[in-house]
Amino acid sequence: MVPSEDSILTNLRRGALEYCVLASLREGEAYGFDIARRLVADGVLMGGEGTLYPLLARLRKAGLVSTSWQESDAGPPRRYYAITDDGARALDTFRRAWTSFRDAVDLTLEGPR
Amino acid sequence: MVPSEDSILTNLRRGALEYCVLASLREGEAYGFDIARRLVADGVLMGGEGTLYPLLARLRKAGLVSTSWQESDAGPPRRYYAITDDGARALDTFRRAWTSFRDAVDLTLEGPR
DNA sequence: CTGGGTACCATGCGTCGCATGGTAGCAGGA
DNA sequence: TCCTGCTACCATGCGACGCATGGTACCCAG
Repeated sequence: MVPSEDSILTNLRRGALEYCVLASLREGEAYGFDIARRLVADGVLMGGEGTLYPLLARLRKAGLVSTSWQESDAGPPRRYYAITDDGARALDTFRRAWTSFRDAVDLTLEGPR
Repeated sequence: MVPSEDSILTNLRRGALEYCVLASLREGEAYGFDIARRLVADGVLMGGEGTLYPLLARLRKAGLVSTSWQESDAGPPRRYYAITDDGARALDTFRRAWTSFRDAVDLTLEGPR
């Protein structure tokens, strides 16, 4: 009856995960498998690869990231992702929405005492 | 191309809204229309009634709230919702998931500088 | 030449917020 | 009386997104 912490996290990720990936690209371009390793590692933001590639495809279609193929020393070629100007603007918009949402949830959880 | 702040909020609400309603019931039982007024008022946590009643039905089916009909002085009878012990436990679980998720997002957004 | 690691992608499912619209009781004014 | 409007509840269908699953292809070690 009472949901597990994992299923709760699954729902919370909705809509935020996308922008966390965008934010992680501010430091410079990266390729999918590497992003997956980083975000899966903390166990909170992402569950597995199956989530990442459709997400990156959406970002690309929306023009929020640009991509380029690069050869790899070991293994198949990699598709590198870089944030675009539109992506940076979207990230700013998200940051505003996130802070107000986060504060509203925190306030509701703490209660008016 | 760049999504609106509203559509971002719509996705963020996923999974959190449910527990915000639960949290608002800690102060005592309440009926649907009143909960809706409160949560719609701040414009961040909920969009409209259409969201609330299916949500309350889910909470009831999951046993996280109990309900009772009470007559009203003015207007139709009201269905009052009260949080159950299972509901309180679920709320605790959510609070743990939320804080770790919130911190992970905040960290990603701020970046490692 | 075969196993395992790297790297990418497609498909289908379930859930949940939301838009929309509908039912019903009561009050007050024309 | 009738009718407009508020209160209060509920059902239905859609769309988006995270995820599970599985598949392809490249390269190196043994």
